[in-house]
Amino acid sequence: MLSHKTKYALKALLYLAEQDANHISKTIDIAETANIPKKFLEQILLDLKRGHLVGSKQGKFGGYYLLKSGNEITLADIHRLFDGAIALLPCASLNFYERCSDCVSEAECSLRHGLIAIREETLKAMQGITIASLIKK
Amino acid sequence: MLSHKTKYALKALLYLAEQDANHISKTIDIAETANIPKKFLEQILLDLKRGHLVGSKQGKFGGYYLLKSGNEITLADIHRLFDGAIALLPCASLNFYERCSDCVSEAECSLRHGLIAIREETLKAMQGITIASLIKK
DNA sequence: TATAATTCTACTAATTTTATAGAATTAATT
DNA sequence: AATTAATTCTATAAAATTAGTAGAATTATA
Repeated sequence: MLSHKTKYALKALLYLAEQDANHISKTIDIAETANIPKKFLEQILLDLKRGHLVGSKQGKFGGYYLLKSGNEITLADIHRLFDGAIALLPCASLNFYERCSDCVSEAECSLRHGLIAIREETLKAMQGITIASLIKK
Repeated sequence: MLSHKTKYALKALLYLAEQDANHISKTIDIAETANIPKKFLEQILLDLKRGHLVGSKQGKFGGYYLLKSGNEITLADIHRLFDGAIALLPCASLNFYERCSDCVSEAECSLRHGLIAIREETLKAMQGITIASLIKK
């Protein structure tokens, strides 16, 4: 499941992608049209900024805008930025690898092998979904 | 990500599937070989029982055994039993459908359509992984 | 200088997850 | 009948994560 944070991030990115080029969107406008608590959205937009997906302009008439084009931003990127690993267990993850504390022998763990296969499938699927692909539907 | 509960459930099922037919396994034996907190495992086995995946025998020399064969138990089944929906949002779920509280128009939600596609992919993958398929690796 | 936006840090509240405790029940053996 | 050893049940507690809020500081425009 996606956290609310990830869902809100996706909705915010979709909002930004739907604006005219060079348009700068205010947090309050995104919050109101996408139905996201404003203060919560502020944090999310900051995270997106730290992730180099959006840029911002401060001060009066400031706001946020996309740094990348919609087809360069995949569901996998956003998931990793907010919810972390795509894999079902850390031991099967590419970017968030961690050994299980209860693991007896990772090499022989039959569960892990299956979960690596799953991760490969879902990663491929999630990389196929972009902000742009979601809009043109 | 799978919760510990789901991971433990899978490990317990793998343990049971590796036993001889008609063998009855004690909780303590599963807990020790699979490195699962015993009291936690008790609850998990009860849940598996309520899900009709395992049977139990009470009293001395009692314990647990599989009710279904290993290739009838899929990763999708266990995920749904313990972690719920396969889909990334409730509004894209088959078995755990729920409308998003922040949803403006579900029919026009571009996010939802993409997540339904993802769910179809991951569900297919997760149904391909069975307890039996994990063992014969 | 006034205004209106982002930025930053800290905190709080709610929820979910991960267990743990202990008594009750059941059944086989002695 | 008593003992032993297992599951079953209900309740609770501790820890971690998620979701959301508050308010002051900063920045830039007019």
